[in-house]
This record gives sequence, structure tokens and C-alpha cells, in this order.
Amino acid sequence: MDKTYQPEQIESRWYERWEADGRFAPSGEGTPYAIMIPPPNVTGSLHMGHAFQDTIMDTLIRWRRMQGRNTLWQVGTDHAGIATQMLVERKVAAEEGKSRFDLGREAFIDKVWEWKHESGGHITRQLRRMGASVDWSRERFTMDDGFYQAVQEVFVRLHEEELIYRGKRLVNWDPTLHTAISDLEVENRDQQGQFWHFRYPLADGVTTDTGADHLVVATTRPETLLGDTGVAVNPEDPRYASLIGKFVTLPLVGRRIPVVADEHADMDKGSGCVKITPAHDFNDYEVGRRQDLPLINVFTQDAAILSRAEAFDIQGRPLPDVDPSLPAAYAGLDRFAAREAIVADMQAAGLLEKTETVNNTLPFGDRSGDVIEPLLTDQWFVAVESLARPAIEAVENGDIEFVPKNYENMYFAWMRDLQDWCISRQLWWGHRIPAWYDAEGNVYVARSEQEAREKHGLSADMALTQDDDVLDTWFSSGLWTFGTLGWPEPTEELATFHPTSVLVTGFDIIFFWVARMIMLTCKFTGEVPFRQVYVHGLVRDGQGHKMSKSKGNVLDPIDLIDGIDLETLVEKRTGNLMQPQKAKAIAKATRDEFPEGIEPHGTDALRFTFLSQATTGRDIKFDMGRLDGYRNFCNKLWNASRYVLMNAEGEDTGLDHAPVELSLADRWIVSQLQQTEAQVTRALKEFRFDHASQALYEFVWNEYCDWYLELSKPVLWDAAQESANVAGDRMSGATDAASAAAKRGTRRTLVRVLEAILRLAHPMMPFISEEIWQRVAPLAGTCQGEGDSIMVQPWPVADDRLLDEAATRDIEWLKGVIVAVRNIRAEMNIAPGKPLEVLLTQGTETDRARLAANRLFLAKLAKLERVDWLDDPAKAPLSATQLVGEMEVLVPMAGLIDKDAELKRLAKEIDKQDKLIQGIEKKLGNESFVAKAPEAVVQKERDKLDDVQSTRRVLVEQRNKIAAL
RNA sequence: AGGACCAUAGCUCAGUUGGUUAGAGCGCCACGUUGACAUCGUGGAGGUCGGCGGUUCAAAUCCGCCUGGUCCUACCA
Repeated sequence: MDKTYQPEQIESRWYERWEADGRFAPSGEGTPYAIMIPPPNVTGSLHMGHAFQDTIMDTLIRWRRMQGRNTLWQVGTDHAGIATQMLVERKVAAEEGKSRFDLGREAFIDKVWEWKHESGGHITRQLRRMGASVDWSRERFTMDDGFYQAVQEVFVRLHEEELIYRGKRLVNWDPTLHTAISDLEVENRDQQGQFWHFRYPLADGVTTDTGADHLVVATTRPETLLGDTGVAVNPEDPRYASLIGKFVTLPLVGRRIPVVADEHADMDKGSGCVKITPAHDFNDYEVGRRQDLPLINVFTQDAAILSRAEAFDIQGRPLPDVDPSLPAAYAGLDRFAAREAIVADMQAAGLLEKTETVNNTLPFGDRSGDVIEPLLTDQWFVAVESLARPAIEAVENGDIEFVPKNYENMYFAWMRDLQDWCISRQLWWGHRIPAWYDAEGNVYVARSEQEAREKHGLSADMALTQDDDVLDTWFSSGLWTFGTLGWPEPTEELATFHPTSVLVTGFDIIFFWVARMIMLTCKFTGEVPFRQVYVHGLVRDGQGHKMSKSKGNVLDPIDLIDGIDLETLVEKRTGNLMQPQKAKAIAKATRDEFPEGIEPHGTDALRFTFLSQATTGRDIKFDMGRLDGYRNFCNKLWNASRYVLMNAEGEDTGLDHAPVELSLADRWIVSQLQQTEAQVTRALKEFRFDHASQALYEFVWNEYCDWYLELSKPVLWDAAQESANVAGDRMSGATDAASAAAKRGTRRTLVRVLEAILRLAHPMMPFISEEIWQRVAPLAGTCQGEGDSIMVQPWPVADDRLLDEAATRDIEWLKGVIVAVRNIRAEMNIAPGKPLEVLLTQGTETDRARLAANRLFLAKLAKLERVDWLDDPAKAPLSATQLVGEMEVLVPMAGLIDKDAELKRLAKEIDKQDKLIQGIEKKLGNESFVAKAPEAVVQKERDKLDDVQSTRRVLVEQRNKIAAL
């Protein structure tokens, strides 16, 4: 093995090997365990969020696989309607200077498929680099043939049940992308805006109670004035009671519009009068419905002003009686230009009362960045009410459990206030809506054109045209858990793996995806899609900022794995910026943060970092320091393994039946291992990946490496003779045979514990664990020969019979003595390598027995040349002292110890004890504590006080003795 | 406006049902090239657990209020 851990050399080969050996497919045996990967965008690339999420899923899957479960990790990608279409449109524009309209629908879609074939492998390659053990043989795509069938089926059935309907509704319209988008795709951003107060003249000579001939309405959107069909006042508002039912004349247009009474008008805001534009505002739409006002649309699909308005009733039927004329001056003006023109004209007409600056929130399309316009358009909707009910119940009654639990509230809050879901998108890339129209505009919904004709008895020569729209991407991804398993066919996979076990996802798509999956899955399979939802936070940068290209703080997981030099990193972060002026600042920040670029860390270290940071219910501030730390941890494991192999390969590791004797240390580390196995298993069960990784880390580094490997050295390297030299009394019966049995026992333990560590580590660190296991397992007798893999070894199960409390206490004692000596060395500035003589006094029988059994360990680890019992404490030479329980560890000072330093050290120790004593005495002095606290708690405090007091007594004696010198 | 979550060492975070001498990693200081590892070892410094109040014999932990931060939902005529 190389002296240092070099991940790039081992990671490349193992993944290919596993995949080639078919290790990722379900075993077909054991209780099923399934996870469906949240399908990433097919043309996307793997970001930190994916890497994090995939690490968690892979850890779960590898763990369950080792437990013998029949595991399926379903992989696939999403066609991602808008995102992909935009990407390809930009590409075509850049490369061919053509728009999608230049190409036409079919040719454009061909281009998208082409792009998919070209770049769709990118993210799947990256997934492989992360070590994700997904079943590639079942890879799916949300627009493959099977999904096409599932989507048609769901749409048609919902339509048959009248849960899908079509209508002219006000929807969020993206004027750039020319499509409807859902509420969820709208991002509200605070802006500073203008607030214009307009006068609307009262018609027919009417005046207000105060004698004014007009009403004042305020708006941030003057251009919608053209579509006003009423002015609302609050029915309770005495100021305007007499005007209800009267009319105002809409300025600039001249339309007579009524004053209506509606609770929407807030008496305390502005003048208390509100202009009502049902075709351009969601609230006004509702007012229009209540007050039976016409809807007058004044915008084109680009959000420019129409030359003639379009009037409808609330059902979307045209209203031929409404005068559609608009002032010619505005025709064709963009909404923002129209706004300026209208304000200017109102001012010129003396109808602008005042202008204020206000903070308001504007809706932006999260894809286009354009201001979203509520627009009256024909769209398809899912009536969600009846679907939501079972979906809510599934969570209420525990069929689906959110981890952490508080996300259930978020889910309920949203589900109980659902609006019908607008599922049509005016895009080309996606599942085309299975609806056909005849010449009269009658609509026929069916699985195919042919079925439409059969179903409705339409003649073969009757012209039918399919709906141009496609479905919202989330409509198809909502079928992910069962669509991937072959639905609507009643497949074996569906029977085996559905409902799936757990969904791992970010809270940001609970509404987009999780809620819709639950609704659609309950509806069509009668089952929940998954039993548990593990919700994780967002991966942020080290300062807690969201990673984004425009901030220039994006980290690419692959760069953390392979490393990247500074110049390449700067180039990556500053290239292709939307705002190129930011490049300089980004470059500087990058150079400051990564002066040397980023070193390679390997996949295992990155995964371990994610897991250690995967704490519940909070976002992750990605910590480069921890990444370094866990890379070092891999190196530690690597080198510990080198040590084990050096001492065990070609040696007797107790595989045959020769006698084996386990030392105290052997029994102790085996006992500790059981606890670690139990801890890691429990943590994984509870989704506490941070605890799981920490338990492993601590065991490997702080117990196995720091102590056990050190304790193994005297056994393996030092002859019995040598220990006898150190011994004050005789080593008894240290025969060659006994020594051989002891060595065998230690080698066997070294190897077996390491082998178990590797299995325990494998779900978290698949590569390094496999690499080392291949060498170690044969020595432990757990390898079935060439071609075997750690992936399919049994998960370690703690065996309580191997817990050894006596050994643990003995080792704690030994550690205590060793640390005491080291402490004296460090504080007294005694060279670490200088052999010392140590005296022990005030020991119990147990202490004496422990010393007798552990002389060699003590001598080696504390670098002692002599250890002796001092029978009469009064005769102790002047020494530096440490206490281990009641026992005193003395390092005689002669020629070694600095008097002042020792006094200082003792003073510090005494002070510490004093503070403790104070605290405990205060507690015990409190009568109600003694009276009311459980007896055990009180007794514990008393014992503690005794301990601390006697420690203090010894320290004070010691101090006095030295001070008297 | 309503709601959620967070606030513990310089930094990133643990802390199970209230009882611990409040922990880890990184960073910091001192010493150290002992035959697995300097991507290391040994020892150490560093916290009135955001603030105030309450419940309790006992609060980092439970309750209330406040401050600061993140986010979601709604509204903003």
C-alpha cells in the first residue's frame, strides 16, 4: 500500500467493477427497500445539493443492502420542460441564429432530443463519481415511452372523472416565455415602486357627501386602468354609501363603470375606493366574480396594449355588447411604456392627485426573470380538492411520516389551502396534452387520436387537431414512484417495491413535487408513494449564503473530489456571467478564499463531510475545514490499515485452531466495537447521519488508532523478556507458547476489528472501505475469494455478549495513568522521550492487580523505565503528582522538575477543585434539594464531593511539601 | 401580517425523556522526525449555552417575552 491515501487511484476502478458485476440491481431476496432518486434535469449538472442528497440516499441503500434487504435505488432524469427548452433555444440562437419559431415545432423538438442524447450523460457520469449505487439497468426518463403511456392514462382518467377541466382563467403569465406558470414558479421580490392616486370623475352629475365630483383611487399599475370595470367601496363605509350603484366615467377610455360595494375595499387604506380590473389582478378577479363585473383584457401575450380590448364574462364567454375600443395612442405600447403614457395623460387631464413612493412586492418568473402578468387565457386545470383529502389523511394517520416532523405542518398548511393546479404550459418540450379539437372547437380527450375518434364516434375524415400545449413538468414527475415501476401495467416491480421506503428531498420542493406525488399516487395506486420523507436543508457556502452563479460562490462537487487549480476555478466562476461587471469582485473573493486553489480530497471524504453536516432541520454551511479533516480521516484509516497489514499479512491471524489468548486490550476494543456498531446502526435508522459518522470517526481515531494500535505494539514487538526488565516483580509463566497465543490473539483482533470497521464505514465511504477490505478480509476469513465485495457483506450487528465492562474499566485505568504521566511531562517540560521512573501509592488491591497485568503497556506507552509501588506514602520523595481515582502517580522530581512550575500546576489544579467543591456544597447545602431530589441524585453529589475533597487534600499536601523546600 | 426554524468555544456543529466537571472537528499555543500516519503525535488555552423573566430542589434543555438571523405563506387597490 502507498504511504499516503490517494483517492484518485482507488476510486476510479471500483465503481466500474461494481457496476460491471451487477452489484447495484436488487438482489431479489429479503424485505424490499426502495428509494426513488429525485430525477435531476436531464441536461443539468450535478451541484452540491445533488451530491449531498445522493450521498444520503447511497448511504441508506448500501446500509440496507448489507442488511440483506432487497434494495432498489431507482435512477432517472427529468425532461424539465421550461429549463430544457430555454437552454436549447439559447443554444440554437447562438449557433444558428434561429428562434424556435424559425425551426418549427417538430424540428425544434428534434433539436432538444439531440441535445438530450448529447449532454444527458453528463449528470449520470457525475452521479457515478459520487459512488451512487443506483440501478442503471432500470434508468428512466420522464418522457420515455413508458412515461408517455402513464401520463396519457392519468390525464384521461382524471378528465373522465371531471377532475381535469379546461377554462379561461386568470393565470400567472410569463410575457417573455409566453406561457402560463404555476404559483410556485413565481418568485416575489420586494421593489420600490410608485403609487399613483387618480381621480375618477363621477358620472351623471353625482357628487360625494363632501361635494367632490370624483372618487380617488390609487394604483401601482396605471396601465391596467384601461381594463377597469368597476370601483369598489366597502359596504360599511359611510362616506360612499350614497354612491353605491352610481357610476364613474373611466378616464381616458370614457367607459361608464359602476361603483360597487365589496368587502375587498379597505376603509382604512387610501381613500377607501379601489379600482377593479378583473382581467388583470387576482383579487379583482374575485371581486368581479362576486359583483358580476365583466372581464376586460387589454394586454397581448407580450403584455403590450391591445388596439381593441377583449371582454368576457366570468365563465370566459365573449361579451359582444361591451364596447372594446381603447385609445389608439396606447395600442402596441409595452406595459411599462403604457404606464408612463397613461400617467402623463392623467396628469395633463388634471386627474393625477398625487404620487407616492412605496415598497411593494412584484411577481417575477423564476425562469425568465420577467415580471409576471395575471392574464386571462385558456388553460387546463386539475381540480385538487378531492385529491388533496386523501393526501392529507395519509400524513395525518401516519402512513407517511416526515423527518423531521415539523415539515408536516408546512405540508398541511399548504394542502389545506390549495388552488386548482394549472397544468398546461404553452411550451413545445414536454408531454403534449392528449386532447383534440374539431373545426367547431369541440374538445375530445383520449389516449390517442384514434381512441378519440372511436370513443366519440367521429368519422375518419373529420379533421382533428391536437392541443398545442404541453403538461407542467411536475405532472409527469408526480407519477415518478409508480411510473418508473411499470404502471399502468400491474408489474411485479410495482408489487414488490411500491410503496417505496423513503423519499430524500429538499424542503424547497415539498410543494412542487412531494405534495403532488402524494396526491397522484394515492389516486392511481391506492397506496402512498413512500413511507417516510427525509427532508434535508440547502447546501450553502461557508458564510451561509446560497450558492449561485451570479454570486460566484458555487462549488462543484467534482472539483472538491479531484481538486482544481486557482486559475481554472476563477475562470469557471467568472465565465458566462449574466452580469459581467461582477467578474472582478468574484475573482478577488475566489483568490482570497482559495489562494492555492482546491486540493483533491476524494469522493469518500466529500461524502463523509456531507454526512457529518447532515443535521436535521437546518441548512448546511459547507465547511472546507471539515472536508480537509475528513480527508485526513481517510488517510488515518489508510495508515492504520497499513499497520495492521504489515503485522498480519503472512502471519498467523488465528484462522486455524491454534490456541488464542485475548489480551485485556483485545477484549476492550472488541467491547468498544460492539457499542460503536450499535450507535452507528441506531443513528442510520434515525437519519442522524451526523451521529453515525461521528461515532465511526471517534471509534476509529480515538480508540482503535490512538489506543488499541499502540497497545498492540508491545504484544507484537516486545519480547516477554523485555517486559520482565521493567517489572518490579517477576512476570510469571511468560512462555513462548503463551506469547504466541497472545500474538495470535492480538493479530486476530487487529484484523477482525478493522474488517468490521470497514463494513461499518462502507455505506458512508464506499471506495476506501472496499479497497482496504480486499486486503484485510482474507486475513479475517470473511472473504469468499476473488470477485467478492464488501458491498454484499453482512452489516455488523452488535453482540452484547462481547461487551466487557471489566476490560473497559481496566483500560480506563491504564489510560488514566498514562495520561497522568504525559501530563506531568508536558507541564514540567520533560522531554517526551526521556525514560522516567514512576512511583504509585495509595493503591487498592484492584490497582495493584491492574498494574501487575499491565506493566508492559504502561511502560511502553508512558515511556517508563521503572514503575514501583511505594508502600509507605510518608517516605515519598519529592515528586510531581497526579491522581487516578484515589491512587497517586508520583514522578520523583530529583534532577527533573522545576519547583515553580510544579507549584503553579498544583495551584491551578487546586483552584479547579475548589470551584467544584463550592458548586457541590452549595447544592448539598440547599435543604430542598436534599429533600426533593431523588436519593440517587443526592448520593451522587455526595460521592462526588468526597472524591473532589480527597483529591484536593492530596494536592494541598503536595503543594505544602514542595513549598517548604 | 401569520407561521416555521435557528442563536452553545475564534469558525462549523453535537448535546436523547431537565441532574454531565457543557463536548467534537477545524483554528490557536507549547513540545515532539519513537519502526501505520507531519493528511501525524502529546499536552494545553478558549464557553456567565443571544438577552430578560418564569416553572422547578435543579434549566443549554421546559414556558413566556425581547433581540438578532434564515426561510415560507399572505398582503400591499
